[in-house]
Amino acid sequence: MARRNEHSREELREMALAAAEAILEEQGLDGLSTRKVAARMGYTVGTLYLVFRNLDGLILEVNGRTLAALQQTLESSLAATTDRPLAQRLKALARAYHDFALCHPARWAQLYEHRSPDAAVPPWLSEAVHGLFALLEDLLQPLTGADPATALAARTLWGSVHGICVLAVTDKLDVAGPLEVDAAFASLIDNYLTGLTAQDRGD
Amino acid sequence: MARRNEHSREELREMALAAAEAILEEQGLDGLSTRKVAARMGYTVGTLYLVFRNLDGLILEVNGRTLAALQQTLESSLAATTDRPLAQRLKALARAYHDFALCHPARWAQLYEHRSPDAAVPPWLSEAVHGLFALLEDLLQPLTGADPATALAARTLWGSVHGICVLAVTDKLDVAGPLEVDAAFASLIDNYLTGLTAQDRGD
DNA sequence: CTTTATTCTGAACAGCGTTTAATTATCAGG
DNA sequence: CCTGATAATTAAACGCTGTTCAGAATAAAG
Repeated sequence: MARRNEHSREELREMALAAAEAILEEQGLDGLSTRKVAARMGYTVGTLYLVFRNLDGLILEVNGRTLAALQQTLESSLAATTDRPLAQRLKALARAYHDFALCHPARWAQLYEHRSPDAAVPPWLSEAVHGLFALLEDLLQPLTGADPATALAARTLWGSVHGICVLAVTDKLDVAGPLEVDAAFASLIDNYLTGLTAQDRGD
Repeated sequence: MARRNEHSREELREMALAAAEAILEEQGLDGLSTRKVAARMGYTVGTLYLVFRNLDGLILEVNGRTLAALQQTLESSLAATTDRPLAQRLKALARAYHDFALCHPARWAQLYEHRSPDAAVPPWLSEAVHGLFALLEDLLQPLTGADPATALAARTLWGSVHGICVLAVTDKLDVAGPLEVDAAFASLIDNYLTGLTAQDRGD
């Protein structure tokens, strides 16, 4: 039973990625397995290995798509807050990031918890991450001026927002609901920005 | 072949935890397995299940010990920086946290990536986390005053430092070495403290 | 010495990622 | 239309995983 060309390689790839994403959403990180992905697309495990090098290859591509979705979410958050003050835009961005994590917990976790056994992260994935940082750098540029200062501020803020999200999502902050997370975001962004502008003027 | 009482329950528990920690250090997160733990302590898998409910029970206890070790590390960092300015003490604390993550990557990752299938985190683990927060709250108390403000600042700072560590350790910050991580810590702490004190005086 | 209680093993089960020989469906040439 | 080659797909296998449990082996008690 070998149905030749019933689906092209590209179609198989798309079906596999869609299946993996669905399984992640429905059954979480540990629910994902090659056999389940194959079964969901109506094929056998072996077929998966014609399209992907192995499970890690599949996960890497899933992560690429998750990053793209995240970027879109953040971009539309930015688009919805044009000509608002910087602090408000940053808070909206942080909220959007947190919302994404809450809406797609497994896909978001996969982004950070996946250990690539080949150590080397593919370049297109690094570029996707870079694209996210660029969003933040463009926002901070007017305040920080010099390039290395912008990069530092972007990385610091991104890491900080991410950390608050991680602890909140995994319930390690003794945080009850999203309200307190927003308070942490506000505390972080308001105080950090105050520091940045003060440093800009004085010192 | 059943060697009765060659080791007490408590001894078995200790042997298992030590074995698990050694395996984590040597072979990373994915290297940990019940059979390996059992083999390392000279027993069979079945015996493990006389001492722990299951693998998750074992991991929870490992995490408890990791938290205790982390607390000790942070406390000695604090002890080494008494009567230094607050900013310096916070930076030293962040560095100590980061160093711990670098020294024990698997045990540290286990702390955050372990998903308890029983959802409910045991209370003694929550208390251990609370103990860590207390360290930070004691430091910030003089600056923030009111209790809820202290709690908010502690959570915000802790999450932020943690996030920078996560991204740095997993190489998602485009960070080369520990030097740039320290720069991010400094940027975060200096600016955040500036904001806190400004808010204290003015507004 | 026999009985009872307890400790520990070893085999089993279902599922995992991955590889590969064998099977099947399609296409090309005669 | 039939045959042979080619490519797609499967099914089975391997060694690993967490977990359970009947039974074997020992120590203690009567």
